[in-house]
Amino acid sequence: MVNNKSTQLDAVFHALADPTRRAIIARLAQAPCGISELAAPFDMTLAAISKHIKVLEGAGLVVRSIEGRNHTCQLDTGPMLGGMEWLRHYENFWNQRLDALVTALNTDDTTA
Amino acid sequence: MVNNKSTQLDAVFHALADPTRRAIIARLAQAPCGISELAAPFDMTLAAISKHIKVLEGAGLVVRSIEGRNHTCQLDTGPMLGGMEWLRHYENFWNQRLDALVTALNTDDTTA
DNA sequence: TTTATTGTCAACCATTTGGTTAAGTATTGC
DNA sequence: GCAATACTTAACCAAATGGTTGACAATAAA
Repeated sequence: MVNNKSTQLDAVFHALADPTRRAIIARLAQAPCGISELAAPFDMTLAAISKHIKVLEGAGLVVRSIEGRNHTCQLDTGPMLGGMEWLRHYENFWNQRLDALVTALNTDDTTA
Repeated sequence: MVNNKSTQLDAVFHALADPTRRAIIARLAQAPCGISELAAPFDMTLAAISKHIKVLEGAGLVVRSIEGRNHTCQLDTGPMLGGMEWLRHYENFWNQRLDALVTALNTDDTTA
């Protein structure tokens, strides 16, 4: 059962280890969005974005709802809308605090 | 300059996306440690652990100090010993909060 | 000086990743 | 019915990952 948690963490961190996917998350943090609209900013095929979204789905970070031919992605589903703000907090946390951490460690590294 | 931050984030998340490396971090959070001692719990060659440690070093999460033939790894360097506790906080954060998030999203997924 | 210990490095291997193109599936609109 | 729209899927590809083995380097101990 530790294994279960572990593999989910693997999936989450792996999902976050790609700048395109982090950008998708950042985009979805503002509002739910269709696939094509999500893909628009990227110099990449729709198929590639489709794959990225599946990775995010696999990690549980993105949920898809299908209406007709339109797939809408959001960072969580209806019953958990409150969690979205929470995720944005983490996104800030990751981008700012972690960056500060890494910078500090690197600076320290040059000092040694 | 966003790119710089981005690639460092890539490195950090990628480093964390492997259970062996997370275990190494958890181990180092308790105390600095030599490579062999670090490798002991794992059913893996020393060379493999050596590679993992280099990944952690590349992400700035682990710093190595060499004394004779012994390489000692720690989660940060001397001038930043205070940061170690900080890192452990993040480790707890990641393992518990993120796991809760993922679990919640997955539960929600089955509900939809 | 010889031997054991600590660890790296290089070469190799199978698998995964991240991208492409091309074709296919639904749905929508004319 | 036919064409456009919104996506997925499959097949492929180069590069990265995560592991192995085996040879090497450097230090410590005998």
